[in-house]
Amino acid sequence: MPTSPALERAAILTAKGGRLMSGQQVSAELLAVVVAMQNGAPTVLTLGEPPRLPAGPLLPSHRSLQAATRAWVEEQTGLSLGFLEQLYTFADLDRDERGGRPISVSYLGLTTAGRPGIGVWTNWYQLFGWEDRRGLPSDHLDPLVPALLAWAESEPELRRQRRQRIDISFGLSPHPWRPELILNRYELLYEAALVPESPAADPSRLAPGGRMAGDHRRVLATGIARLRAKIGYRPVVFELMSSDFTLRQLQDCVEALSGHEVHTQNFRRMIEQQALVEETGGQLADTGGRPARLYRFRRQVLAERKVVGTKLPISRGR
Amino acid sequence: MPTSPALERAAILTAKGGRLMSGQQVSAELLAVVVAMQNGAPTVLTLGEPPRLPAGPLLPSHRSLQAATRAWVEEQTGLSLGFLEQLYTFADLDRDERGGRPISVSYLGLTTAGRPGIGVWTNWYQLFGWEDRRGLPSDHLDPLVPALLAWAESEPELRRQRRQRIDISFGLSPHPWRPELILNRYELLYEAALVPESPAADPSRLAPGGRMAGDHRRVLATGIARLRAKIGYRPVVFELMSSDFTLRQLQDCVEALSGHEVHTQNFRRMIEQQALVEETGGQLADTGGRPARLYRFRRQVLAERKVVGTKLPISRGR
DNA sequence: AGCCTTATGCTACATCTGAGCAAAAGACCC
DNA sequence: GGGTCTTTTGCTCAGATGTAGCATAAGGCT
Repeated sequence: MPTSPALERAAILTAKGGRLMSGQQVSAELLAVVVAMQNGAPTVLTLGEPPRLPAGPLLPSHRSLQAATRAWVEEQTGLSLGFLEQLYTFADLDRDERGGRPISVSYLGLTTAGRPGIGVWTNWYQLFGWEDRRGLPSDHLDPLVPALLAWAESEPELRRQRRQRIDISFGLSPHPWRPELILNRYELLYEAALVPESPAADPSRLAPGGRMAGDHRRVLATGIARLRAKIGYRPVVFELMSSDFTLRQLQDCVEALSGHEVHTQNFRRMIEQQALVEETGGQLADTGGRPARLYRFRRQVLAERKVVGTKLPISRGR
Repeated sequence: MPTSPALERAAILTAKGGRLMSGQQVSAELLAVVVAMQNGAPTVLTLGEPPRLPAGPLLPSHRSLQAATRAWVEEQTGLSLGFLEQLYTFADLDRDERGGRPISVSYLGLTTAGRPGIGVWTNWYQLFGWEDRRGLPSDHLDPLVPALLAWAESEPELRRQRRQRIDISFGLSPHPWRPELILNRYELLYEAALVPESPAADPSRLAPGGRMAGDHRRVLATGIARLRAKIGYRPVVFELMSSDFTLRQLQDCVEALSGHEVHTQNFRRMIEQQALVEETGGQLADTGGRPARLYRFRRQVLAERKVVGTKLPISRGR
């Protein structure tokens, strides 16, 4: 094992030559966060128990990382992914129990598909119980916050900094709750030993939500964070909707993903002025109230908005 | 080479078991986009000719990808990186001439350092000549646009779509020029064979800017795009400024990075109301006009704004 | 002193955003 | 059939934000 500085330097200098890479040979793996709506709930495709994200090796036949992910997700599960985007690459030394160092390139994929060939759709909020704030008052204080604050106070040196992170991430005092900070929240809970996968976890009081294999819950949090941020400025929600839908269904989807309610009238105004949808002419009657018009995503905007973006009002809660 | 579907499936099923990854063993490499300001120009650290980005192998002694990048950039060049963030992971089959498949994890690093131990600071705009719009009228049409439009027209099927991408990326007609779309612009130029590294490049008329080794120009474009987007909502400019500066110097830096001018008064208002800086009490007299007050970055905001963000008005040109 | 330059302060105006009121249109109940 | 419920849909309004221009301050220079 070349761990001495001298050897490390030698390897670097070799690298500088641009010819030979004398680095470690590692196995490259693809990790997929595949998201779909099932019965109005946002779900992620998982395998086994404890749940893990579907993963597969990079093979010589794969043209690219993206192609690799798409190919085997589709083959393995029979799902077709409408949207696929690289998330982050993980290769920390301690993330594998078996001593190897798999380098995992994670992807976020969206689909409208139903039953997968293998695996199950797992509700996000079974894994991140504190992330669903729908129906809660906007000044709702998460029960985890006291435990977090206690953790912050336990280290006088870091007190202010930790306090700051908690305030912002969990939307305390003047800060709003921001759905896309899910990864920050997870990391705080991890550091505060409030999730079971923390080294020093206290089983008596933990955040609501089941653990996953390895660091997969972190990877999933990364994916959810990206998706929550992205629905605000790219028309990706539609990758999760069936072809015809009412504006209420669309809104429900956005609310389910972001975990909080939005202002109905403003939501519709935004959708309309962005010209994201067009009427199909149909109506849906069983809404429990006035029948709703049916809409369809204007596929044409994909070409434009892939680059420039759109705005959905997912910011504040009611 | 296991290219048959059966073998591929076998490998996947093995992966599904969660035990053994029978994937390809690859070498993992780190690619660094190290940015600094030199004499008011935005520059990137490059080695050799044609220029390439500094790269180094992932070694067993490195705790994480980020640590690896930081460690060897600092050792190799003597530069200390104030900011370091993962960009993207590249592993396309055709990106290496030598047949191997290096998997390259790219990072964006910012520094205020001066002369590097090895390598040189290369001005961005020598590599992306069309990206500097300072001093040009806001309705300026890039001379590349006709060639791009011709390319768009050459394929009747794809005409509309290409036209759309060009319009948005290059800020034609109603669209504004958006600095952070540099990667989109580069990709269009690549597809239109207007950069020398394109397979079918026509040497007679090319976009202004030297080529780099391999796909490094694409990686650099990714880094610049990230940085240009990021200065708008995170206080990262200060990682490129020396400790004391005038507001004009700060504005010059932002303008150099984004490649276009901003409205001075609004810029200052934004800086002030965000409380990003504090006066040092000093003044700088050789401004050519009224002396300017000196400011210093309020380091405290880093703790807050790392999470929540700030706003700099880099949007429109004058 | 008068003119140059840059720095700095302030104001007008269009736009966006968040939030509420109210009418429309069906279901349901009596 | 009328009243009441629900959800859908249209509209208004105030505050925040973004864009752009005018005006003054404060130095150097001739």
